Amino acid sequence: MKLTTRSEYALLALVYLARNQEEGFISIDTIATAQSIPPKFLEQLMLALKRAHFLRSAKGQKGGYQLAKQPNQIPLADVIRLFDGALAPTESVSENFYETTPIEKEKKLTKVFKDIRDYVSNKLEKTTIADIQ
Amino acid sequence: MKLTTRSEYALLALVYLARNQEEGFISIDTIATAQSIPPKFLEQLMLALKRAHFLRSAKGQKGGYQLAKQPNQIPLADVIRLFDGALAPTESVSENFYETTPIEKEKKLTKVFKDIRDYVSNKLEKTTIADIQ
DNA sequence: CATATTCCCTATTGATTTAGTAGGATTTAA
DNA sequence: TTAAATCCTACTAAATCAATAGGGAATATG
Repeated sequence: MKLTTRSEYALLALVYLARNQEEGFISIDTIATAQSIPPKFLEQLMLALKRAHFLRSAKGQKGGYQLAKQPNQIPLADVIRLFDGALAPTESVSENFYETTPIEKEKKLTKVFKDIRDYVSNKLEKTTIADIQ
Repeated sequence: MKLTTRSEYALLALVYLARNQEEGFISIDTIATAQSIPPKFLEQLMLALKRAHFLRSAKGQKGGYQLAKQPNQIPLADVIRLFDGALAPTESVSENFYETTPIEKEKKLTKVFKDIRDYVSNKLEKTTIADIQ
């Protein structure tokens, strides 16, 4: 797994919304300014987060976004998978994004990378937005 | 860290050389055929491995490559860093390839990724070519 | 009702990275 | 002398990444 800026920005936006849950809907521009994210770039990420049911939105004046789940119901793993794909270091050892890769037939080698996959996956599944809030 | 095919091929080549240490120098074409690697692509990788002192070479007929270190002196970490850079999931938590990234100011978040970096780094430092031979 | 504000959605772009290919130069064993 | 091998750099096609652009649709407010 390699974090892209997409994932990083998405996590920053979610943390911001979690910290300001009582504020109702919050606009992209507000989040973008607070977290130093290019607004039109953030817009794409928010849309993806909404389609994945992490967020709710409202249009028009007083509109914006808010969390659709409690922060402790949003594991980092889900957010990162949405933007960056596999948590595993190579796709031949990924459960969710399996593809064949050159090392596949080397069993001792794949074992090493599966161990890494398991640690990363477990860590990011059990850490939620609430934990980093 | 995301493994590229470069790293994967390099590891396959090193494992092959480790398994055939008594053979003397082995040519790129032999390795490429045995491990299903495009030969001219492998050539670049071998050159990089040689420059990084993992391999020795001999030119001309009967030439080729051999390990310049014992397999147990070649940690996977070194090979992967050579081709793919940081082992950490994002460079703001990397010790060897530090760069600033968006999440940097969120301490709880960076802690999570440092834990991952530590696990991956430790795992790949202590696993050597001898272990996967 | 008009308008400003906000989300919705897709296309485009420029830079970088990735995965190779090409080909000539050099060395050496037979 | 020649065939086999490494050495070295340039090139390329495709994909990915990080944004930017701009028009459409909904809605609160005056």
